[in-house]
Amino acid sequence: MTERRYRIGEVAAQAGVSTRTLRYYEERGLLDPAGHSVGGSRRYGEVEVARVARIRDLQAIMGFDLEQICRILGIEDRLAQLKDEFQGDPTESRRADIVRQAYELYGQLDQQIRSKQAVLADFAAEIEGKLERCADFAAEHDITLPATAQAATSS
Amino acid sequence: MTERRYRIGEVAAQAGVSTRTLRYYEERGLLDPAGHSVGGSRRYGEVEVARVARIRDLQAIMGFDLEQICRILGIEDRLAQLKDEFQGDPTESRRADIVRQAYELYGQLDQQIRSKQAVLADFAAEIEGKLERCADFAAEHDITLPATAQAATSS
DNA sequence: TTGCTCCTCACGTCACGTGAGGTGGC
DNA sequence: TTGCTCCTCACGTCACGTGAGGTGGC
Repeated sequence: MTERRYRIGEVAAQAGVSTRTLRYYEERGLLDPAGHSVGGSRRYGEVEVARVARIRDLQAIMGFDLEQICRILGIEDRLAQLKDEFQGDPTESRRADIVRQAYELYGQLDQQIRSKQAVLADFAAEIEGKLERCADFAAEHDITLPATAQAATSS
Repeated sequence: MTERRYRIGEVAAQAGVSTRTLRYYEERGLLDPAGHSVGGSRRYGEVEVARVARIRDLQAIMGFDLEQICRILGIEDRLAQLKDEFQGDPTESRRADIVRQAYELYGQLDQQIRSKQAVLADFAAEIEGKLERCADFAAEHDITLPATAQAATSS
């Protein structure tokens, strides 16, 4: 039972990116195909598909550039390797180092997420205030407003 | 009592952007200085300072490109003009149009903010899960972890 | 008059988009 | 064999960064 392989177009479609983007990630050292066909076209596995999604999250949600993402993935890769099996890294201190690095990384990410959530909440309050003021203005001046998605949410 | 004027460097520092960025916004038609000195250097007022902050919010928080931001600011400008005074726009139907457009805009923004909040919440849960798994692994293998900002938050 | 800030080109960069021209695989 | 997908250049674009060389204002 060999693992299912995907062509670059399939991976791109799943992630909602272009094939050019996946080739660019490869060029920048963020994503290597699991293998190649005889003719030379790229073949990806589930691991790579998940990796693309992770890259997009770190880019779109957190706003990191590809170099920062490369460093983050490096730490996560070493952690995954450590968790999968104890092979490789020999010394106890080396092992502890990797776990500490990953713990610190996730702690930092968590802090940045919290601050993003705070900024978004402020922005949401601002926009909702403006929505209300629009509605007030419309009521005062006898303007009928269209139904918003807002209304659909509360139905 | 004339309004306080700011030089480009002051505005840039307040907004946390470069002077190049402000000149680029001008080039793209997003931000005009309130005036110029005799020698030709740009002078901005409070309105422009606020506008830069708004552009940055729409860029950094919502991820819009400058063309979308230009459209959003256009709607907001017309709405502000309408609210300040009833001068200008003559017909009632025109007035109603502007308010409806703004209401729809804010409704859309609100929806996009909500979906961003949902994605961020998912991502936060994922990262917090990883933090916990790191802590569990460390406990099992007698690895002492450093204090995180996490700890500082709960103190 | 001395600095710091401003000015306008203009080329560089990052993360891709978009053809051009050719080969691969069900 | 016919399409659709893949391949590698290579130039274009967006939102700026970064000097180069020169003028402005407290």
